[in-house]
Amino acid sequence: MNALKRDGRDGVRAVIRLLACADRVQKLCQRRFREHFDATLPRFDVMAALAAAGGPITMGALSGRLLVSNGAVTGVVASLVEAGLVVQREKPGDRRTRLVSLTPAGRARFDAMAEAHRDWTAEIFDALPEDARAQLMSGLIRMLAALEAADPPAKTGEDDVSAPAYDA
Amino acid sequence: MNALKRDGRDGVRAVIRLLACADRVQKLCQRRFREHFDATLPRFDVMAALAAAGGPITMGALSGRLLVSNGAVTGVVASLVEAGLVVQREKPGDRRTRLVSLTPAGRARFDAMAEAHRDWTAEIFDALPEDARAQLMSGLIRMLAALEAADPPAKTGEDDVSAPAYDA
DNA sequence: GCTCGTTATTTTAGGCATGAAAGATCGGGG
DNA sequence: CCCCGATCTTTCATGCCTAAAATAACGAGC
Repeated sequence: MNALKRDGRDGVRAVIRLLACADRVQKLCQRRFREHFDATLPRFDVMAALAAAGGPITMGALSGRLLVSNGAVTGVVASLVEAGLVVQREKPGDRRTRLVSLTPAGRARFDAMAEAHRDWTAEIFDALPEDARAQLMSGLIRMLAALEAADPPAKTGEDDVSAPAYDA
Repeated sequence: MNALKRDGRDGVRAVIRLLACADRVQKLCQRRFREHFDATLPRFDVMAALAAAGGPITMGALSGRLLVSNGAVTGVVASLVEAGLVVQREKPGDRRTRLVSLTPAGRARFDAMAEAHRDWTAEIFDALPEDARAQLMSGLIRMLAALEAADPPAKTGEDDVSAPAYDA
């Protein structure tokens, strides 16, 4: 209706910047995790979800919290088990499900990685002036809300986390 | 120094929201590209880079513009060639390099996809109030600048694009 | 005109993503 | 009691990503 916004270029530009930003941050963390901990981002995400869960959870709950497919989790958990950072045990009374949790070593490793992660993100975020931080947070929150409205996520059977696991 | 921000949690939270936002947008576009065009996002990105280039460019320039590795482009281009959307020909005088460009069919396909992409992003972006749009753009631009400062990208030999390809 | 260092590309090995299909187990209705 | 649909997990096929090794071709210098 408004002659000044007859095409969607602003939207495209915003999305491109958003994706570029996210890509940069992700690559930065990925590289540093590899350098400092010989670990990958997906593995960190799994450990974060387990740490946030507080106790053993099923594979399904894990993939639900991470918003990735069920099959994707199998391999990552397997590698963490092999590294001794995670254990899988059967749930008594239901042999379909396997309960996953961090080992003490996994917990310690996660704590170290999370601290480093905080430092890295703070390094970027603190470089922004105060008003930019507020703008960004506010804008992102509103955009997430718009996304929820435009494209409601799959039904979340029991516990709608919607906060991607690692927030502590 | 300030007692109120002694830890980096705000940074972590901002990054989590940023990644969540980007992930949602990306998954939305990915799904719709598959549904409407039977295409993937990487293939669209390649076509966008070729369209933006205006003429034939080398594989190296292509991977540079897309900010992905050289090897990643090989397979995507191969599939586009097989689909008749892209052609590769040798550069006369230098048989190391292969010049890549859109076919007329590829150009037409890209135009259709780009229009749909504009619509989809506008659908999200226009749902935001005016001030949120401005906040977001401003915040993202400043964050990109902070990222450049904290983690300068690899040396860009000749043409520093830094605007991820598709902006037209 | 052959050799050597540089440059452009593809190939390879390894990781993670999805979606669909297969395997295993549970629980309830004949 | 047994079978059958529902549920949880893994497996498989496919795709894209990276980093590093292999391949191919250029161009300068002797």
